[in-house]
Amino acid sequence: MSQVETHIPVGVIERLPAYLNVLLQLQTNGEPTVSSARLGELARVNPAQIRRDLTHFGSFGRRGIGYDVSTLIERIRHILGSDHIHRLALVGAGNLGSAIARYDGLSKHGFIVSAVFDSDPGKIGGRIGDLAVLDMQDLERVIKRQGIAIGVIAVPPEAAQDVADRLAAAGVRVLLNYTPVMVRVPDGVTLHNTDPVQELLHTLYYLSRRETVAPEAR
Amino acid sequence: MSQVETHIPVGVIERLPAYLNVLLQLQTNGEPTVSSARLGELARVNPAQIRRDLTHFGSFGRRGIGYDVSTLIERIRHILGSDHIHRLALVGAGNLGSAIARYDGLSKHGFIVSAVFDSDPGKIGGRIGDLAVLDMQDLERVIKRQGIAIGVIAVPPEAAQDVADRLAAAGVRVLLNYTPVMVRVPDGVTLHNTDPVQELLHTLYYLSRRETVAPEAR
DNA sequence: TAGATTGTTAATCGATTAACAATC
DNA sequence: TAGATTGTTAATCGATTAACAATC
Repeated sequence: MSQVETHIPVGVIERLPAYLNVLLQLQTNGEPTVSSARLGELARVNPAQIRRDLTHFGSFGRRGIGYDVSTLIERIRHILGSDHIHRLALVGAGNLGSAIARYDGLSKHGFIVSAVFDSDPGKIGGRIGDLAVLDMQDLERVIKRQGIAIGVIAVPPEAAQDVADRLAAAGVRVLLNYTPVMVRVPDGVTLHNTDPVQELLHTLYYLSRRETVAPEAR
Repeated sequence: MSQVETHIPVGVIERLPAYLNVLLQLQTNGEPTVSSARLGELARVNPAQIRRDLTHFGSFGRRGIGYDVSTLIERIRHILGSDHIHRLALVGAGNLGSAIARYDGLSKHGFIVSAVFDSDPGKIGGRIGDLAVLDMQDLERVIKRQGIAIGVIAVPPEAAQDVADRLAAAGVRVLLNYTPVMVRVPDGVTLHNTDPVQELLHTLYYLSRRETVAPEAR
């Protein structure tokens, strides 16, 4: 019965943001409740799996009725930790960095780009939106002062490992790496790699094989 | 024995680009061969799994020796289909679109951004790198004429489904969706979603839980 | 030959799904 | 009460890993 477990499968955690995403849409549409069947249809996940996933954290539904949309949103936000604000440090003020800094989807989930760094003197002192681009030299100081726990690496590949090292040393606990480099991080730091090209490559496989139906992404 | 199978697990396909990535680094370093043990260390994958993965496509190694780096690169490229050139259509010439269009990691794997579209009259006719930004109205015509099979959606969320529909109708077979919207695509079209915020959200989970070691991403 | 390392089988492990009693 | 839908068990399915004979 609804006891919170210690170890939760990674797959479960990866699906929660997808559920949240769909739930937020339902909330916008003014739907008060949702069944696992409907939620599964929208998120393209088996309904049984949704129910199973949720039981890892408790029991949030009502038999015969379904799930209260707002309550489930709150619960998932609480589980993920997106029920409070998180400051982000963005390293690299190039095209990608700018795109991330300006992306307004972040604020909806409590993410605030709190500092942007670059090592290019031509960029330092400039602005991205209403943030000043700071000198890489100040990285450790600013991150510690602001208590930033999340770092985004959007620099050229050759600088990636060094940036990762410095972010981790400065106390950042979660790293999002947008370079193709397999950076090493110390224990206790969570690394997530997002290389658009690697994603293109694996998708490419299905291009030459007509029979295969698209395996759906998270 | 080394017979090519019909169905290959998705996980296998997702790991191939990671192997390729490491192999290319090894090649740059001038290493002629690599063992599954070393490859596994670099790609953070169990060596047995690498060998198992590869047997889905044949047997490419030499017992006692390991894998010839160049040969394995060729093989994986052939499997993925990245041994020839692929033209990309990029829809959305905003920050993200610009970042993708200018990303030089694409060409290394044979990807060429062949056309950029936007619906904003202020952007149409402008340039991103050496590409002219085209009017969305010309999307179908240009894609058909150029035989483009891959589309990248980098538009505001509200336009995502419409863009996906039009790309698919124009004959695009692989879609990379950078919006948080769960777009629907017809059978035979492979969809890959990459929402940076969803990735941040799931990574966030590990931020509040000190014990957990980072589960490695592809 | 001895040492290394693959290809492949078999064992393990974990995740997904179907089924259904509980209950709204 | 009848219908709907959850929470949860048990069955299935598939993926990972260990082990080892084959072989370079």
